[in-house]
Amino acid sequence: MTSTTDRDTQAVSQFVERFGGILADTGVPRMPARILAALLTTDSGRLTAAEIADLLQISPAAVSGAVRYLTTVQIVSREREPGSRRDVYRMRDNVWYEATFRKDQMLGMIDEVLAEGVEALGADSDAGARLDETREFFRFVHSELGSMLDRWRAHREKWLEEHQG
Amino acid sequence: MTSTTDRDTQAVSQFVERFGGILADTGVPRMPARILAALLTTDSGRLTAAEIADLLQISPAAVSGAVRYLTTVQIVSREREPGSRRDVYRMRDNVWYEATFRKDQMLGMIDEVLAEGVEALGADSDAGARLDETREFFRFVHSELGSMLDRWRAHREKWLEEHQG
DNA sequence: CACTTCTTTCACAACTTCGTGAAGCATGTA
DNA sequence: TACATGCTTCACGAAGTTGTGAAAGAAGTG
Repeated sequence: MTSTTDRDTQAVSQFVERFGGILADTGVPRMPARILAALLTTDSGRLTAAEIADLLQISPAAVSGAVRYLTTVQIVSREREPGSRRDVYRMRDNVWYEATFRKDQMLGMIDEVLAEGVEALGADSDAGARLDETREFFRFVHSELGSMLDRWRAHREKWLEEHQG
Repeated sequence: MTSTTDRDTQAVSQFVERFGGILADTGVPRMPARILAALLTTDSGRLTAAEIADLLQISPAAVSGAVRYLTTVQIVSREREPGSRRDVYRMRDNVWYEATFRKDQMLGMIDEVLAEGVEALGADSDAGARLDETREFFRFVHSELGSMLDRWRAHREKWLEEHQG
């Protein structure tokens, strides 16, 4: 496969910054977003802390904080090369699917709070009814996300076949 | 329907703050989130600027800024009572569905940037292939969102029947 | 054309967030 | 045990947001 030296470093860096920026706009903290984008551009999906610091021109401290975030939300896993003291960070497979579909917690909270709201307003009031419908909507979204993951897997299989073979 | 005075004001206020907080956590700016939550708790879905200021204990300036945001993103519309000088803000119907599904712009940007990334890395590299699959994923999500809206409409009809009649 | 009422604009202060440098800590090597 | 390497913690300063009060603006009324 293409080696690093073949790449248009400038263009890759530009991609990292642009895509990182978009991710940041969607709510991912800046540094983690940039690191994620950088990992995406590696063939192996792996990068050492030092490489990250160098690529993004950030301090070791910033790397430390950001990878902590990424590992906490399980987007990145930490590895250690045997015989080395360096940590290597690997982008976990299927980050996108998981990040997209793993909204359960948030949706659960929404459901809870909306239930309280219906209670407080009375299910027989207009406002209570609106809240109840809102609640049903989020429940619907929740259920859809589950089946969507299955559909994506199927779609992916097909796409890979058409695309590669 | 239930009048305002029947309500447990405390409980309603608590709901407003909780739900507003959740919305804020998902990226909606604080004040707009709280206002939206407050509008949800009204039977009419309408509130004057003064009522908002009073309910949420914020300055008229804050109301002004927040409703500007909400009207810009088309979650709220401004009305004027004939014979009054007060602006009334109405929550538009179907806010959730629209807010949830109207991600087209963002997904378009992602698609663009990922295409650049594939270009920069070379489609034949591992990294390029990963990016390409990522791109396909977001395209898939985009198409799903469209059909999901239809499914929601159908689901809603059914739910309303079972629920009310 | 003053007056009243409501909304908007603007400069500022409070608050948060973020990344850094420096120091500390853990772990491996001689 | 001393030393080297690399990660983490922490206090600080920079930067960006956010909401406020004050003043200006807009629009109806007498």
